[in-house]
Amino acid sequence: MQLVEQPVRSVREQIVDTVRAEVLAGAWSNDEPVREQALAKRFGVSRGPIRDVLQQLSREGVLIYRPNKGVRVNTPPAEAERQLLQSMRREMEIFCLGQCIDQLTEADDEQLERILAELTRACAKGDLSAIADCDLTLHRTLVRRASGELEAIWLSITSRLLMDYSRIDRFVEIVAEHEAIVNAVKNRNLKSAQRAINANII
Amino acid sequence: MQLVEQPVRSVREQIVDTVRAEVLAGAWSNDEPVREQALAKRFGVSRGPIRDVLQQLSREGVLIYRPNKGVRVNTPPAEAERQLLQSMRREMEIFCLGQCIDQLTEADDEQLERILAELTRACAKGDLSAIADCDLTLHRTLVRRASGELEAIWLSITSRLLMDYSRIDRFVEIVAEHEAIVNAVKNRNLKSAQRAINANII
DNA sequence: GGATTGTAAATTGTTTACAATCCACTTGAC
DNA sequence: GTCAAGTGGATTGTAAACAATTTACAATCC
Repeated sequence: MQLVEQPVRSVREQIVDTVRAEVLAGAWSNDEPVREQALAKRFGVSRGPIRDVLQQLSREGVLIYRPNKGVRVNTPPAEAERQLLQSMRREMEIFCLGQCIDQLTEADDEQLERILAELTRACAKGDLSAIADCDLTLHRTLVRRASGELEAIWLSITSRLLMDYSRIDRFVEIVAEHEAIVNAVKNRNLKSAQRAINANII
Repeated sequence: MQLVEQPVRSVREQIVDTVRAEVLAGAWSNDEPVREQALAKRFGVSRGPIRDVLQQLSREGVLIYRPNKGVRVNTPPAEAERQLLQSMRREMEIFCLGQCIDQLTEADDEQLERILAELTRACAKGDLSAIADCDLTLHRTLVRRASGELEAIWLSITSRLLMDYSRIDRFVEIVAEHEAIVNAVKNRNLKSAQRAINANII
């Protein structure tokens, strides 16, 4: 299933999204390093593209890189830092909503609905990796509609905030919160949508 | 034997900083694409490391990447976006000052002095590339002292803001503003330093 | 026994070669 | 003359070989 419509989604980007979702879902230990060769074999490519992927995820804060020693799963930020990042994430998403809400098409609405449906399914199954991916993708879609430039910055902030995603067990609330966002967006109700976003970013 | 832990700047990082400073100073046209082979030859390495550099600078927003077409120099952000980025940059630097100012050592002070001296020299000569590099490095040093995690985010924000650095011609003010910052930091005067930062980020 | 040095395997970093794609130009039909 | 398809060169994307570095472990010394 392809939640984010994109003209040509390169192999590398697909691998990036897959790995990110798995790491955020807590599927990877941070005790042992990530091996390039193993990933290359798993995704059926050579080490070149894998190195690109690891570099990107390192700059996003999902992984952490040390010269000649490869990468490991990063640790969640300290409390003070987390609060700053959260404040910045709010600021960005509120801004992006205001920028994009009047330019959204029905196709966008349908896409948001699809992501929401997939999120609901993932929550019902307790599939942490899929939940992480859907949650991120839903917000990301709105941010991207406002500005492709801001998307990269937003991603590097939000990835760090979700580092301890694995502990999440409020499946019902997650679905409800995102339903509120999607509904407000579909109604083109900016104030309501911004309130819903604010309630979701905690 | 390495008494003082000194971050080993890899070849790639040096190339990244060099290229970024040149682009921010307006030394590269955005009409013609950046060729990997040419850069590889110039820096005496193969295309592999160069591709890493270009990927990183693309994620920072200095360059812009299009599949199978290489990279070009990015354009400055639109006004609304610029204001958001500026607000976020302020928020981050104010925060980082508060985090790091009481942990700074005399060695840090000396380093700030060195950067300031180099900035003064660059302004006297009108060397835009060096000015861009020094300006960025001075702020970056303080941010890094607070948090290596935040450094990457801060860089991707600030690089975009400085994309039209080449228009800057207020050399005297630049030096004065950064002198104020360094002096306040040396005196460990947080309020004064934050004021100086605020005055510098315009 | 504990620390240190030497060595081999594993892993990352870089280069080189090759495949896929793009772009400007030519060619030719209408 | 204009436009379309074809073609060759240039450029990016990927793979595989090679070099440099790290790591684990055995051998040696005190």
